[in-house]
Amino acid sequence: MAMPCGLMDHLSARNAVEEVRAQIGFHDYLYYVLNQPEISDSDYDQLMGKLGKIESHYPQLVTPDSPTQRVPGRPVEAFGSVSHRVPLLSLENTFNFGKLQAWHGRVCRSVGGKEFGMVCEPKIDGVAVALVYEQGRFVRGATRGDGHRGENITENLRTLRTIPTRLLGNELPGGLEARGEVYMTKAGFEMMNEELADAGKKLYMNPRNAAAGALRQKDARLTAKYPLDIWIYALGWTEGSSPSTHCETLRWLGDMGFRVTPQIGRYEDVRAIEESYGEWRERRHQLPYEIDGLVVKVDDLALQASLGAVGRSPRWAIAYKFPGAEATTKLKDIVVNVGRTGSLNPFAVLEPVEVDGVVIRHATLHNEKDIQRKDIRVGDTVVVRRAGQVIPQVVGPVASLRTGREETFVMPDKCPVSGDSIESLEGDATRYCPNGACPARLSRWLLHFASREAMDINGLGEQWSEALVERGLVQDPADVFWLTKERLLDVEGMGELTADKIIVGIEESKDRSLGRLLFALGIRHVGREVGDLLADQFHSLEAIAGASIPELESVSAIGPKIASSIFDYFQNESNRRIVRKLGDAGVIASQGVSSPTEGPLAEKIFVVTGKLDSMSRKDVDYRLSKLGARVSDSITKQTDYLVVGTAPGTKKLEKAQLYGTELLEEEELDRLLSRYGAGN
DNA sequence: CCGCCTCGAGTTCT
DNA sequence: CTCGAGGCGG
Repeated sequence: MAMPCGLMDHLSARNAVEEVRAQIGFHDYLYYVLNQPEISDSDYDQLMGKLGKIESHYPQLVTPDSPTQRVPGRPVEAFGSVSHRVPLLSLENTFNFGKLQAWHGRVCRSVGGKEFGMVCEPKIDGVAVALVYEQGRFVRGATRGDGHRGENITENLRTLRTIPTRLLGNELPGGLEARGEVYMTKAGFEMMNEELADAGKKLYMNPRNAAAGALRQKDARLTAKYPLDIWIYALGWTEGSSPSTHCETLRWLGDMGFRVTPQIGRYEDVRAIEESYGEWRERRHQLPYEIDGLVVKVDDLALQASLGAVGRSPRWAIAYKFPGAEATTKLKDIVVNVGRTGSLNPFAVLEPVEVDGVVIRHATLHNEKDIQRKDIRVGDTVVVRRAGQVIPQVVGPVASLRTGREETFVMPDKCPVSGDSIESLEGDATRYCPNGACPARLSRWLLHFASREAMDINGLGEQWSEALVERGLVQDPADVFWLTKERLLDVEGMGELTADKIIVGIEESKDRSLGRLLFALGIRHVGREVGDLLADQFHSLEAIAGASIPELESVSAIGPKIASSIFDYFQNESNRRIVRKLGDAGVIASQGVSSPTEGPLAEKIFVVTGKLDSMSRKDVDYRLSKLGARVSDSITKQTDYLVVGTAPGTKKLEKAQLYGTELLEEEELDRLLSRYGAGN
C-alpha cells in the first residue's frame, strides 16, 4: 500500500483520525445541540480540513460515521425496510380535558390509587424516527412506518448535524435506540417554499409535509439542503442499564449528545396539566417550529411497563392535542354544483373532520384548473384548513399516502342538473351550463334576486327558493311578484305565517333602487357597484335596456366586456319579457341616490378589518359614507385608514404595514365620527 | 403589454 | 376571504 506523504505510519494515522473525529463530534454537539460553540468557525473548518486530508491519504480509514461522510456521493435505489425491535406505537388522542381526566382515572385505578408523576412535553409536528446506535456509533435510522416495520433512511438522517454520528461519554451501552421527531422550522419552511416557487416547482403544504418529503429523498445530497432538525423524546430500548424514569432517561440521552426536548414539565395533578396546556396553546405561535399539542406520559418506567398497551396505543401516554386550524381527512367525492350564473363549481365531499372546533364536511374546490394544479384526486387523503376566519379549504393532497386507486377528476361534459352540454367560454377558467331554465340555476338566481344586497325580500331564503322553483311556481324571478298566499300554501311545509311573511316581503321589495334591481337581474359582470353606476348614469331600466354598446362604454369603469354583456342581456327576448313583467307587476326601481362626494372626509378611503364592538360593519359603512368617505374592502396604496377591530385579518394588517397605511383603533374611529356628528 | 386596483362570484357552519 | 377577470394608466 502506498504511503504518499510518508509522515505517518498506518497506526498513527488511525489514531490521529480517531482523535480529530472525536474533537469534531464534540464541537458539533456544542454548536448544534447546545448552541454554545467553544471554537470559531474557521478553527472548526481547519479540523474538518485536517480530517479530510488524512482520510484522502488513507481511504481505508474512512467509515460511514466520519463527519466527512454526512452527505454521501450518490442516491440510493430504494429504501430498504427495517423492523423495529420494539414497536413504535401511536398515541391515543384527545382534544378535551374530560378525556384526559378519564385517561388519568384509568391509570390511577390500574396502579391501585397510588400517587404517580406525569411528564408533559410539547408534541412536535414532524416525522417520528428511530435511531439505532451500536458501540456508540449511529448505524441505522428508520421511519415509524406501520409501527413494526419502517423505511431505512439512515443516509438521509446522517445529514442532520444534530444527530450525533458518535455518542459522547465513556460508559456507553452496547446498543440503544433513541426516538425523536424530525421537523422543519417555520422559517426554514417559508424559505424553502420561496425557493421552490422561484424554481417553478410544487410547494409543500406545511412544515411537516416538507420534513417528510425531505427525509424521503432518494438522494441524501438533497436531504442535506433542507433545514431539518430533531428533538429526541424517548429511549426505544437499550442493552445495559438505563435510568428508571422518563425524566432521567432524557437527561441521560442528553448527556450522550442527543438534542433532547427541553421544555418538559413534571406534574402530579391533571389540573396542573390543563393549566400548562392553556399556556402552551398561546405560546405555540412564538415557537420557531410547529407543535400540535402536548404529550402526557407516566414518568416511572416500571409503571409504564406494567400498564402496557391496548391495541396500537400504550396505556401510559396520551396526546392532548390543540384544536388545529388544519387537519387531514379522506376526500370521498368531488361533486359539481350549479351556480346562479350557470357556473359549474366542483366541491369536495369529505370524511367529516374537526378543524378548529368545527366539523367540516364540504369544501369548495373552485374550478377544474385549481383541482389540476393542486393535483387533487378522489380517494386522496387531503389537508383541510379553515382559511381566513371561516371558510374551509382543501390545501392539497398528501401524495405519500396514495394507494394508486385514486381517481383524477374530470369535469362532466353535461350539466349535472339539466343534462345540457357544457359550454366553455374562451379565456374563462370556469365552465357554464348554457340553459337559462336549468332548475339549479333558477333557484340560485331566485335566492340571489331575493338576497339582502339585491331586492332584499324578507322571508325568501334558500329553502323556499328551491321549493318555489321545484313546484313550478316561479320560472323567472319576475314571477315572484305574481305569487299569492293561496299558491304559496300549495308548497309542502309552508304554513300560514310563513306565507304571510313572504307576501309582505315581496310587496315591500317593489321599490328597491334601480341599482339593486340591476344587480338582482344577474347580468354577467354587473354587481352592486356596476349596478349603481348604471343607475346613476341612465336613471331608468328602459334607458339601460335601450342603450347601445358605445353609450354603455362611455360610463367609466365599463369597458367592452361589461358593455357587451349588458347589451346582449337586453337583446335576449326572454330577458326583455322579464323586464316587461317587472314593470307590469309595479316594480318601480326608484333611482338610486348618488352618494355625496363632499363632506369632512371626502375622498378618504377606509378599510375595516376584524369585529367592532359598538357597531356593525354596515353601520360603519353608512356613517362614514355620510361624511363623504368611501369604505372599500381591500387595502391598496390608495387606502387612507385601516380600522382595526378585534381579531383582525393578518393579511390586511400586513398590507397596511407594507403601504404604511394609518391604523385606527375602534375608539379613535368613534372619536372621529362623533367629532363630525355621526357618532352614536 | 404590464402592473395596479377594483369588482364579481362563490363559499361553510351554526 | 380568495381567486379570477375587467378596466385603465403608464
